[in-house]
Amino acid sequence: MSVRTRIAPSPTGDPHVGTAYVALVNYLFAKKHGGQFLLRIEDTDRARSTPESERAILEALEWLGLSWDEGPDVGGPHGPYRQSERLPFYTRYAGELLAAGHAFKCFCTPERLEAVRVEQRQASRPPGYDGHCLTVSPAEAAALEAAGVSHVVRLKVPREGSVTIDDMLRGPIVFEWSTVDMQVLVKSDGWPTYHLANVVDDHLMGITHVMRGEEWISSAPKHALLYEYFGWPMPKLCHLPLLRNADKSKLSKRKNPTGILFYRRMGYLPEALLNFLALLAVPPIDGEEVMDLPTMVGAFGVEHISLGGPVFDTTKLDWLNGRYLREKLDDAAFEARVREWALRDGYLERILPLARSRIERLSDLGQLLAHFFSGRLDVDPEKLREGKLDNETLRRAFVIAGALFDALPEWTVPSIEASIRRVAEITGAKLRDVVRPFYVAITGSAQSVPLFDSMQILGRDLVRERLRIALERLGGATSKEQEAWKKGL
RNA sequence: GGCCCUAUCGUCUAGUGGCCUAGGACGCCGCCCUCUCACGGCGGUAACACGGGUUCGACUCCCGUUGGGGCUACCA
Repeated sequence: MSVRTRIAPSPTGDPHVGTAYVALVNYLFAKKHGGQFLLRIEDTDRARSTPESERAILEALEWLGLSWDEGPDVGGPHGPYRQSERLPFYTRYAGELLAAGHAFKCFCTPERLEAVRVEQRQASRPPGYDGHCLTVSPAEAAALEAAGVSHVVRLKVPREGSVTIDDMLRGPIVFEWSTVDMQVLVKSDGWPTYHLANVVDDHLMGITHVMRGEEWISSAPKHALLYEYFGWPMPKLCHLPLLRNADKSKLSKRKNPTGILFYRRMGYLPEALLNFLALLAVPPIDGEEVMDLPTMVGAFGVEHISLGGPVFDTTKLDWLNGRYLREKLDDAAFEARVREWALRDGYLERILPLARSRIERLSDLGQLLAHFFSGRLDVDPEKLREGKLDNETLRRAFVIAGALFDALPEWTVPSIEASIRRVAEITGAKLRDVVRPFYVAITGSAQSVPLFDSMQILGRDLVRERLRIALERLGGATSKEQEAWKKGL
């Protein structure tokens, strides 16, 4: 049977470099063994999934050059490849589980579940569902449903004994069943959770090797149980170490730019970023760290992946990117790349209208638009303080704005404007006074092209990064301050 | 708190019992090249978390401690 791997991102935000890393490993493994690599969109969270995010994910992976053999855009023999289009499968298999007595309907309220959790925690017992609805008879269940009481479907988990998970990198991992929760498989809205959808789809799509982030280790027993209940062969499992912040915590956008597209906006070449990620899984041949995709496929081996979570430190990426720029491109190719970077998707057409009324000579454009062609800005803290806000209010404003921006479902000019107006409200300052330091932080100057449009065009990631730098220049904010300032947002 | 994963220079790593007085790369420092700056060349700085075992011999195997991380949702 041929090797089949997949990357299964959830379209709930900006495509993450961690996704790129996991995708790369899955890609390399599949290609190394002459198999297929698929892309599946896991959008069973109907509230948070967005089409924009899905589009961005495809664009980001395409940009990196990781092409998939089957996926929502290219189709394939095991489609559809978008979970929101596969509901009948999940309903059917959940029904099978229910009929066989491997799952049960649960009518508990969130309040009751929360109370159980609190109690378990206090008693130092493993948290999890207490089995309350296990004893509900079919007749009772039918009555409750008829009365319109909403329910979920939970997985029945043995209360005794243990299970051994075999990880390709870590060997056997033993779990006591008593520590495994009776997970929800079908939510009250009728949609499956990750656990059910993932197992059903991996089986139906013929996935042979599941390579995913380390964060999934603790749910592996539930998945193993599902495969057993269904009588399906279990794919090989391989849990990859998580990319980390400098402080070793799981890579997060609060501490680091994490968006793949941010790195494109910053002017990294896709092959350099890919190469940088590959260094975590492919040993350099004869000490040469610059590798193209085919070379990576040849040299790749899961046994080369170090289990210690690597810090995503882009210093080396800078060096690698420099080498690609000066060694791998001739003058014509370099020029083409610059053009592509600077002018893609009608970039000029979007920014020129902002500048037109503000210039007298075309040569004024250079200064006025420089920040659209820059990455991080070296802002002068004195310029940030020139307005009417004191240092504390400034820092508060940046922190609050950052939190509001992160919470926006859509990155549009009106939503950005609303956020900034909100900051003015909260800090009790005039909008014009609040806006000024943002001009400095984002565009580098208090006299510039319109702020909200600039932010929208630059993208959320780069805006977050420039705000982060500005905040740092003002002395930063302790986590306590941040917590206090964000309270009640 | 509970369960699980993990531990070599600041960072990414090589190392699978003797080849290790631990190798490479990035960063940093110094020197050279040079109209500046880069690039490039040369050199330097710097690590096996700790404690027990196993063994003739442990960076490598086992146990413990400590540190780090993940999970602990009707999110994935």
